Amino acid sequence: MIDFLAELNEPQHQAVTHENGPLMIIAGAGSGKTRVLTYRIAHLMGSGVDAFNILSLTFTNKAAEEMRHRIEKIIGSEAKNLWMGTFHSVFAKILRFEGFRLGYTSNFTIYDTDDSKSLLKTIVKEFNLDDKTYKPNFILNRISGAKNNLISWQMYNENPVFQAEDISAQMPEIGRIYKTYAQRCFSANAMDFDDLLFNTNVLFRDYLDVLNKYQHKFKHVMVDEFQDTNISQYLITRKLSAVHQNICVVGDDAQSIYAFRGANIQNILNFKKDYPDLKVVKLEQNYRSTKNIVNAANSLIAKNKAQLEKKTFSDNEEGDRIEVIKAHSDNEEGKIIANTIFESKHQGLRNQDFAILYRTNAQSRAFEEALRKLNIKYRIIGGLSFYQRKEIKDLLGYLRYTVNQQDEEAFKRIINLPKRGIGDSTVAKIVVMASENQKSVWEIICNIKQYLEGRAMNSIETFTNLIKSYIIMEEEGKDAHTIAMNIAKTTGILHELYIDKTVEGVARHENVQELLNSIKQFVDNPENEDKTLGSFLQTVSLLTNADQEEDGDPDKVTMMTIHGAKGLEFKHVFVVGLEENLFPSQMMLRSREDLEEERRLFYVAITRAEKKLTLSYAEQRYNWGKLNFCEKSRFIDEIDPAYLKFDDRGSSYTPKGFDFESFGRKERPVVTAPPTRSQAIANLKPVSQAKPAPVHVPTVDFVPSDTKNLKPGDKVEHQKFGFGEVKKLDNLGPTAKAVIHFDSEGEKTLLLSFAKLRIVE
DNA sequence: ATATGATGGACGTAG
DNA sequence: TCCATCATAT
Repeated sequence: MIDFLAELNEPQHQAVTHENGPLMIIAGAGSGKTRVLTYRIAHLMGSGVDAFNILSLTFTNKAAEEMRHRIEKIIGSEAKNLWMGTFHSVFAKILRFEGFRLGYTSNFTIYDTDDSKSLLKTIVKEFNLDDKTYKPNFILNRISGAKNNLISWQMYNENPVFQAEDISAQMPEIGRIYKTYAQRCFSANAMDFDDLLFNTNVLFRDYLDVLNKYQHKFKHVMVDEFQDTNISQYLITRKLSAVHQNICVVGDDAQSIYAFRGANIQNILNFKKDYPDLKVVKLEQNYRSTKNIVNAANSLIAKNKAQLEKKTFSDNEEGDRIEVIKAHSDNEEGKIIANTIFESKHQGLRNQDFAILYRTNAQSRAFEEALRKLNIKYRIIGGLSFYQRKEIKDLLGYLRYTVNQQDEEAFKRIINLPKRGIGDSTVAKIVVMASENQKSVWEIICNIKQYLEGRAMNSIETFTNLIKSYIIMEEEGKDAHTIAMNIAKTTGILHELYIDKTVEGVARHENVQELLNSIKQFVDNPENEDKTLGSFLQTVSLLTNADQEEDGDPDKVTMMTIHGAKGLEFKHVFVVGLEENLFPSQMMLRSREDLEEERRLFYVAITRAEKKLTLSYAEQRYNWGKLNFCEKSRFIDEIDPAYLKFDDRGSSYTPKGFDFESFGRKERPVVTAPPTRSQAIANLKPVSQAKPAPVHVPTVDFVPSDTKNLKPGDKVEHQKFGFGEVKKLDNLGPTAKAVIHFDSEGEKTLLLSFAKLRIVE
């Protein structure tokens, strides 16, 4: 079984076969890191280490699953017993077992960022502080930063340095907010993302028997993407490996891009100090990219001061030079790149060989539009994920509350959803009652008639009875899917979306169905032993962006932020939006360290490419409806020009394969010099054969028609949206709705009792 | 209690 | 541009 070692180069071989004692693998981009990690685990198991004695921490759950399958192929089904996953998911699992020592039950809730922010908002309101000064985002970052450095609310409030910082930021009350926030989370039996790591540290600090148990369990600890761990994570691994000293960290200081969430590059730079017998292996040969790409990346990263010494090189072919495209506007950048992909498909490349990488999620829009126009399939990783959609969070809110009635964020979300006549004032009264009587909200609403009266009381009883019926199902041991299906039906969530025939309503209904399907899959998956709601929720709340489900068609262009592209590779990569102030991002640039992190981010982007790399920037970009003029990013100039090829197609470029007639319709005006000849030709519209369309002029004295007898096919004029055609009508009567396709605005659903419509002819 | 339209402010990466 | 919040009407 050792024959897989034959394919390895010398340093890879060393890394794989090093069995005992601390090991640091400095793995340059494309150096076969995943293969080394996989083989190393396989090798350890081959030499007699039991799978359940190995802990391997990865950056995404997907990466863990892939690695597990690869090891399974080499070693066999024994690989199922490996402990693998992200820091958050592995230690959430441990806290489910051990958290009772800290006062949590095994089905504690995990608060996501939205829950945390909403809780902070409530606290700011309760303290009567100005919510324009005390922004939840800022406070959360502050608290998160503290937790990642293992600073509890007690320590925070005792330390005058933090107070001073908060006072100079005009927010002296942050310490008090931190305290209340922590206490509220605790009484809600909830942990936020940072608590999962913070509490693991507390657990290992205060319960030596627990620490001891896991120290002996995990004879080997491995950490991937070590450059992106924070202090809290680092200390966990250090404690766990203190007995056996078998810690293996893999990382690349040149790819450290998560300082903003507490990652500490010093972890990797100073690792040697903590482990004097450390063995260091450097993987410097890049098997992924062409010589040109590797050399270009090296010339860029050389500008950074803070780094470990390493020389990455490639023995691959020379490859094309890196193309730099100057586009006129953000939309044109989209067009040019979509068209380049369109044309390259004839050269044997498929959609899945392309990736478009950008600095911020908001930049995806122009590319989506352009790709859609050319019928090129794409997928977007990140952005607003499935689990952040309102309808999904609503149903999940019910699931959460069924599992944990102390979960106040879930309570607030679902108490009046679907609308059951329990308004804000009633909820406020309940919350006051709860704190006055030192009881939980759940205890109050279970006996609501003892505490309050009014017309909402019956609705509240109906609500508690619903929840109680779900709790009973949960206690009877029904699986997650059975309960979720029951909830979706009996609450009326499904029905409400079913009768909503607007475009959005149908999409939401489908989303809820999809959530139910995924719960079904979770329950049916033989690898999941625990099929309870609680188990499902834990899994779901720790999904990473990269864990998004695929719809079965892999042949799609991938679009994502550079952060999301970590660890991935594509034949042809486009790095877009290379404009000063966007990338490097304006607000990042407060110190040299910040600039260096942005530069590493660019380095990561470049090194995703195997064969071809294209960089682009736009001279004009719209931001929140405002036009900005942009300059080329300094990062382009930092690459040795010997590896670059400039292409100033700019606005004179006329891509093939475009339907300009339909493309030009919703296009934004380009504020610039008169169009060039070729552009003017491209923009010419064919002379229409039909009679000229009527012109819509928005007026104040618009006289609407009676729309009682409106029927599909009618042509109408709307005061604001202009001319359109009625597509569909439903719910005749006072709530009658019409789906109308407007010439300039596209499809809209209007409530007929409000819409000001004139029937044309 | 709820539905609608007007207004004003955001500005970023992720578990 | 898009979203959350507020004021107003039902």
